[in-house]
This record gives sequence, C-alpha cells and structure tokens, in this order.
Amino acid sequence: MPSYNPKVVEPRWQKVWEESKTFRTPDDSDKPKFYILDMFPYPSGAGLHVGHPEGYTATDILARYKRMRGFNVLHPMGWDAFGLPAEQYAIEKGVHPREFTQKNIATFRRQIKTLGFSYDWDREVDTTDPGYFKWTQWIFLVLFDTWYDRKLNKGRPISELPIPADVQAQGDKAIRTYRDGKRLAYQAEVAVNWCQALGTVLANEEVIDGKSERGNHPVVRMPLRQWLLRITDYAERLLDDLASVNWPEPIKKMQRDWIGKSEGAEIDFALSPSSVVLRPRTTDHGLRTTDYGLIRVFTTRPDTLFGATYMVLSPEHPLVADLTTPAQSAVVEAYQVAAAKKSDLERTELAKKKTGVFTGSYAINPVNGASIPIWIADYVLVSYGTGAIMAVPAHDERDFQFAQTFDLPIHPVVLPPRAWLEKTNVFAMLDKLGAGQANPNRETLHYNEAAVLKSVMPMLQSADPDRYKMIEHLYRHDIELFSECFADEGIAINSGSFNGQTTADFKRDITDWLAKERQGKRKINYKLRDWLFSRQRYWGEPFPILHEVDAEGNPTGAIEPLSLGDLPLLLPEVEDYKPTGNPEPPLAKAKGWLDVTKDGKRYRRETNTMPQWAGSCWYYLRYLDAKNDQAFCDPAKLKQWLPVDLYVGGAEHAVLHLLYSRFWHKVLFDRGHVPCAEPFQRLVNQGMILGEMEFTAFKETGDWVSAEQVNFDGDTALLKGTDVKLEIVKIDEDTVEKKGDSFFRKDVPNIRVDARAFKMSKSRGNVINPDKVVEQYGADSLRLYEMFMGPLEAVKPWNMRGVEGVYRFLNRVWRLVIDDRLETVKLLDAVQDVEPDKETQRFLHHTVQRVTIALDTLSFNTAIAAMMELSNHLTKQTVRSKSVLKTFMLILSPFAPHLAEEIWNALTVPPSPSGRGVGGEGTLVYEPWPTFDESLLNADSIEVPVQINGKVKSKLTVAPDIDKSALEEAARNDEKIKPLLEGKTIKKVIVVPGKLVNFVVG
RNA sequence: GCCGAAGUGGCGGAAUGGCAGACGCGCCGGACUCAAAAUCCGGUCCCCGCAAGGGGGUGUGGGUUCAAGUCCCACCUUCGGUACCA
Repeated sequence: MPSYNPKVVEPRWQKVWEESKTFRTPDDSDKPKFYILDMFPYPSGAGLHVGHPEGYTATDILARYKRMRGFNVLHPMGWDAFGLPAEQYAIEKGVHPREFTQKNIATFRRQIKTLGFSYDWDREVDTTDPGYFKWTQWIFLVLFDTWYDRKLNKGRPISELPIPADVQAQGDKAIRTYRDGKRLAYQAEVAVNWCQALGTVLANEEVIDGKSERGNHPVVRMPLRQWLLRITDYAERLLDDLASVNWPEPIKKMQRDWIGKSEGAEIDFALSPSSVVLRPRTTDHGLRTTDYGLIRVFTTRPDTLFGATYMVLSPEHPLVADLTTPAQSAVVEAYQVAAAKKSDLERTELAKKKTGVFTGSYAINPVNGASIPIWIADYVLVSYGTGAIMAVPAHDERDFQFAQTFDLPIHPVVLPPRAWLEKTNVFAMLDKLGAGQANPNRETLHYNEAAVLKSVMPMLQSADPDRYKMIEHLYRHDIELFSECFADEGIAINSGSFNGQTTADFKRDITDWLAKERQGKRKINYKLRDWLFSRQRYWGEPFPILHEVDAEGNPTGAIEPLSLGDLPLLLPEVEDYKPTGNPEPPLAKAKGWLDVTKDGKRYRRETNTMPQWAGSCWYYLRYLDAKNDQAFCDPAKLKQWLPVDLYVGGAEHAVLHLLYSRFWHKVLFDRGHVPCAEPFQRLVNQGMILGEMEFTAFKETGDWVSAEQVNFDGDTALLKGTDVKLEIVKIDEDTVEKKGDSFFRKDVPNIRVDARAFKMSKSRGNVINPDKVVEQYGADSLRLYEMFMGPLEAVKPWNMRGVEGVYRFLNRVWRLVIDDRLETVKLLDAVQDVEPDKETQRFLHHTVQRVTIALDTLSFNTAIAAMMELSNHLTKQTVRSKSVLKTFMLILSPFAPHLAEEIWNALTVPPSPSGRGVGGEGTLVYEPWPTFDESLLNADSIEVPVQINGKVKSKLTVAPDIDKSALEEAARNDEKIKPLLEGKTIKKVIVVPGKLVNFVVG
C-alpha cells in the first residue's frame, strides 16, 4: 500500500474503533461532560443524502475535538423511524411497514458507519422499537395525568386539581368530566381533511386546492374526535425561556412569531333585541362566547371601538344559526357550505377578494349604542380569538377591503400623522386643484376631485388656506375619498371623551372603562393552537388509552389510561394497511386487539396513533440511558448529561420539532422528571446543499430566447407575461461566458442564460449519492469537502471538482510522510527526529492557533485552509520534523480521522522487520489537543503598509514590537514615501503599531 | 404583502473598521514523460503600459471616518420562512 488508499485505510480504522469500542462513552467519568447531538434522520428508502453528513461531520469534528480537549463527550445517533412513507409502501406492497423500516435503517446505519463518525453505537435508539415507544407512551400518560396550574405557572398531577364544590356535588361522573377537561392531553372534535374517494384522512400538505394530492379527489373538512395536547398553556413559558438559550436569533424569532402573542381586549357586544332569535345553545363548541345574546370579540385595538361599524363572525361560529334571519338563511347556509369546502390555505392565499354575507341581525356598539350589522365572512377564522371580530374599516386593512366590497360605512377614529396624510391620494388631489387658487376649472374635474373641492371650498376661499388643515378636515369628514387605510397608531378622533388621546393611552383607558362597565376585559391571545396529536394511521405509537363501552358497545365517555405495567402497548398485526374507507383509523380493523375487558368492565382501545413528532420529541433523553427498561432514563444520568450542549440540524425543524420538544421537556420538568427547563442549550442550523450549478438556455420555435424574458422555476419556462411554454436546453459551462452580472451564450450574442443551482431531487436527477463519493475518494475526502465548501450555516452548491481538490490535499499530506514508491507503509527518509526550524515552528503554532479558534467558532472551512497552508509549507522542506508532523496529524484528525490515525501510527510505532512495516493500532482519539505558544507566534520581522491618504504606497519591513514613534520615523524615511511627502503639508499621521502608518496630507 | 438571511474574481469562498480576493476549484505557462495520466514549479480581480509603474474595484446611490467588504440611511436583486391571527 504505497500510495494513499482510503479503501484500505478507512475500513481498517473503522474496524479498530468498532472492535475496541473507542467511542463508548462512560457515564462514570470525572471529566467534564459535553453533549453533542445531531437531529436524527428519518430512514427513507432513498438512503443517505449528502445533506445528512454535512451536519454529522460538523458535530463529529467537534466531538473528536472535545474529546482531545479532555471532555467526556456524548455523541449518539438513532432513527426517527415511524412515518408515512413506510406505511404507504406497506399499503402498496402488502408488507409490514416494520420490514421496510428495518431495511432502511440497516442501509442508513451502514452508510453512516462508512463515514467514520465517532458515535457511541451502544446508545442507538429507534423510535419504532417497543423498548423505546414504551416510554413515548409513558410520556403521553404523564401529559394525560397533568393539568396546568395558572397560579403556580406549572404543570401538576391531576390528583392535585382542585374540584369546585358545584362539580363535586354532581358526583363522580361530573368530577371525571371536569378532570378530563383540564388534562394536558384531551379529546375534542376537530375538523380534519376527509377524502371520501380515498377513504382516508389527509394531512394539510396532502391537500392541494381542496383536492387530494394523490388522485385529485375532493376533500372536505369534517369534525372528528381527536387527541390534542394543551401546548397553549405553555405558550408564555415557551416564549420567555427563549431568552435563556443560545440559538440563532432568526430561529428564536420564528418561534416567537409562531407562538404569536398579542395583547388587547375582549369586548362583548349585545345583540340588538329586535333581531335576535333567542334560543339556548345545546352544544359546547369550545368557544369562549358563553352567553347567548352576546357576541364576544377579541381586538388588539380597543381604542378603535368607536369606529366599529359592523361585525363579522366566522362561518363556523356557533351563533350564526341563531343570528340568521329567515330571509337570510338561504344565503348564509350556502356560504357556510362553500366555506367548509375550502382549506385554510385557499381561504387565505388564493382568496384575494373578500367574500361574505349578511346574517340579517344587528349588534349594539357598547360605547355609543349604535346598531351595527352582523356579517359572516371566511376572512375571520373560527380558531383564533373568539371567532368573531368588531370590524373597524377605517383602521384595519382587511375590514377596509371588506367594507369597500360591500359598501359598508367607514368611520375614522384615529387621526394619522401628518406625514401619512400628505402621501395620500387625496392630498395629491388637493395639490392638483392648486390649493389657494380661488377658481379651479370645474369642467375638467374628476368626480372625486369635485367632492374634495366641495368639502374644502370654504377653507380654500379663506384668507390663509392651510393644506394640512384641509387634508385633516377631509380625513375627518370625507374618509371614503381615501384609497388607503390607516392602521397604525395616531391620535383619537370621533371618540367622545377619549378624543385627543394617543393610541396607547386610549387602549389603557378604554380597557379600564370596559372592565368597570363589565363589557370587556384585558386579554392576551396566542396564535399558537393546541397540538393536534392523533393520526388516523397504522404506523405510529398506539395510544395507551382505553375507552369504556356499555353493553351495546357504545362508548360511555369514560377513559381509562393504561398503567406502566401494561406498556409497551404493541401495534396489532393486521391483514392489510389499507384505509378503512371511513374516518376510522386502520387499527379499528384489529378485532382481537380492539376489545378489552378489565375488572369486569368492557373497553375499546384507542385506534388513533401518535404523530411522527412524538418519538422525536424526547429521543435526546433516551440516548442517556438507551436500554433502561425500568424508567425512560435514570435520573442521575439526566442530571449528569443535560442539557444538550450543541444541537445541529436543518432549519426545516426551526419551529415545530423544536417547539414540541421544548413543550414536552417543560412538562417533564414540571413533573420532576428532568432537571432543567430547556433541553437544547445551543442550536446551530446547517445550510442546505444544492445540486451542481446548471446552465439553462431557452428556445421558442427554434429561436433562442434571452433569460430575462423568461419565467423559469426550474421545471417549466414561460415567456414572461404570457403562458407560452419554452423549450429548455441544458448547456455546458464551456459554452457560456460572463458579461457584467450574467452569463451569455458564447455563440449567440445577447442571449442570456439562466445559471443556478437547484435543490437536489430525484426528479431533477441532480442528487449526489454519498456512497459513490466514498467509493471514489473515500470518507475523509467527503467529510473534508463538506466542511470546506463554505460556512456550515450557508446554502451552497455541490461541485464534484471540489471533492477532488480536498482529495488531492489528503494525498499530499500522505506523501508528506509516507514513501509512496515502496510496497509497504514506510516513512519517507525526509521524516526525521529533529527539531523544526524556527519558521516551521512558528508556522505550526500559528496553524494550531488558527485551527483551534476556527473550531471554537465552528468555522471549519478556514480551519481546513489553515492546514492546507501548513501542508504547503512542509512540502517544500527536504527534512521534516517528526514532532511537527505528529502535531499536524492531531489537529487534522477530527476532520480526516482515518488518514490521521494511519499516519499517526506510522509516526509513533517503530517499523517492524517484517510484514506491514509500520502501522500499529494505537488510536490518537484521546491524545491531548496540541497547544500553541503565543511567544512563538511572532515572526522576527513583519510587513507594515504605509499609506498616504488611505492608499497603500509602500511597505516597511520592521520588528514586530516596534514602537509607535520608531514606526512613524521609519515610514517617513522610506525611500518611496519620502519623495511623496516632499512639499506637502502633513495634516495628520495615524500610526497603529504592528498594523499600518497613514499620512494625511493636504 | 410581512419577516429573516445573503449579495466579494470564471466558481466555492477568506478578511477583530487597518495591505480586498487567504485556501481550494478552474484556467494559462513550464518541468518530468516517447506520450498521456498523476505529480511538481510559476502565473491568474479588471483597465492602461513592453516594462517600471499608474488607475479602478466587494449589488446600486448617498453618508460617517485618517481609513469602509465591514458602521449608518435609502434602494435593487436572490434565497428562505410565513400567510387575512383581529
């Protein structure tokens, strides 16, 4: 093996590491701990993608580095293995999803192992393993057993829930219902996407334009009993505790926005008596609108209450039926049906035009007694606030559009600042009319301009016309002339005794007033909804829940959790995995499994399964004690290892996975099962790796079309502004050249070409398979390239030539030490046990410094650059110091561990007389990280630029510690500078020792 | 629309406010070779110039500063997130 051959070196070291359990992490170490976590993968059938090893390599480098820095490093890997693709495969092929899943896991494990990551494989977890999901089910039981105490701001055992006396008086059943209504895991009727044709419930992303993604069948939203988790109770803490973690600010912001806290008031509007159909409500829809005869709204702008000129309820609002007058009932019902057919997305994204219908009823504005019409419209969502709004068209963009569409009154109550008013269309009209000219030409006036004129005529004719006064007058009295809506803060007008107040003061005062009048109260609302936690699927964790049934098999409403001793509750074997054809989940088909008799009572098992998030919510805890069958984790181990010191993964999990995990963690914390409030101390998102750069040209009926006239999304190209489809021609890099900002075809002038890197996808055919890269260049090259591409967080395109570049670097490193002309692995004669020269010594220490700093700042690409420079320096030497090379291998080892181990062994183990020559199996994994000596970093002399007026004119070679005045003196006397300064006035001299000298001359 | 990130050679990228383009790719030239590959050496931001040298240059336009890729203001483009949340 004379030349560098990763195919031999890499498997050899992987075997050594595996057999001697080099990376087994002891729990009983007195070293400081460091927990480095990767987001574990979903083992898809497609195998590993080059995007996976990006984050894994980064964490592996840090894990290896931290080990050498004396940390006890926990670095585990596992599988997020429940999920839809396996179930889909099972439906199609009729095999058990477990089979497919296990096969995929085996592939992933094999692929990951070939990359030489230093995982402690004894801690591997698999979310589909009963030994694992036993504890997922147990955590669900903890959620089920917990209620949120708002006074203590803490989740507590349900047994500690105070039962109000009136409930107590009604007996056991009432108490049970009361408790069930307070649990963090509860059941409710929730609208789901039901597709009759496919006979299944679909996830939101499987529904496109109200049709199923597969087959294009109609999808309707229908209510179904579901499990929900009361994450909203934790909204405030999920928000607050973001301050305590070291995460990228944009990710924190995304979480804050998702939680969506807004402060305002709830206000009750009485119904106008004449129009109310008083009927007691029979169902509880979970809305906070409690009494009939009232509509409760939430608003963040209670200060605009005087401007509320109508109300809007969401079409699903429970009061709609009661409020609809006979004359309106046909249109209202038709509108409700139409709205039910639309998905949330359609209602918002696609519907640019506002729609709605009048119910026929009126409500009373509490501040002025005005009777205002009540409409329903789908721009009001039932799931936010109270499902009803007071519409203030003058100061809310949506209400403004709605009012314009349906010609509803607009009533200004906030005076905008002058700057806003002077940018309006009306102000422009005033300008055009030539304010101050007494007699504009009435013949040519536009309708609106005539109205403006009429309104301000007396002011125009006054002695001193003031345009600002006029625009203010127009805003107050003729707001319908304005084409824009003012939704910001300003000064109150038309608001009775509140006039003149600022928005902030008004909000405070009116909220107090409403509270005093018992018409409203201060209220905080969150966008965050309770977490819909059940799926109508087979391949997920079964719920450890029994539903009591009566003699006829009908549910009594009583629910019974399984006890820990009954866990894990396994998935039943079923004949097939096809949907049942009705909204019942596939588990309903498992007859023998379904029915349970316990203590003489009959039960039916819960047939929903948990979503994929469940297993991934807590896997970082299981790694700490992966095989424990007595507890989800030993408390001592939790205490030792938590929190995760560094968590690396894709930004696609910025919101949901991280939010859900944090929520579960907090519940476990409240219940005393984990010792800290936040699981992930530091978070880093790796950027996506795109496919190779592609050059695309376009043709229409044989003629080239320049790229700026084309709308190209990667798949289809349309001539801009038309729907003319263009021919897409993939062209070679060699046939294009860059002019200015874009690329052009070399052979055809002025034909611009699209140059872009796309997301890797099967259909595009630009997926890079890591197996192939390893096959051709080895794992060390793949690792190094992924890190050398650019900053970890950045999105960057793949380039196979770049892999070759780092491969060549590794070859050079090999040849630096190993004689590649021989058959056996032997050191080059140039490698000797000598002290390095001063320059090399300095270079080495400087490199150690650069690599160390780079690792501490996760700047892997610059660390590699530094080592390349060191390698280039050493290559030039005919005698190479062994100690320098050994240090080099230590700092290289986290990046290219196989190669570093091999060379390290060649350098440390004396050659044996026969056989392989050198090559022991002593690992460098726990060698101490090299230190650098600051005093050796300074060169004997340094170059200092000399500038005149900020432009470099000369360079001085001086001692590194030269003082300020000596440096200035040297600069003045420099032979290039001297003549340039002659005859000039030196206004100022800036001297930064060790950096530069700058003469400012006149 | 709103929010976020980013715009630096042919490409990926580097630069505590202090010599822009480190390192790598690609390209050009040379050495080795019968030849090629591999390897090694040199060059490579743009413009003017044989050269010495000079001028320009970090998306655009302004500003702060002795000095700006870096700080401030406005704008443009690309990518990502989000979607009537009252």
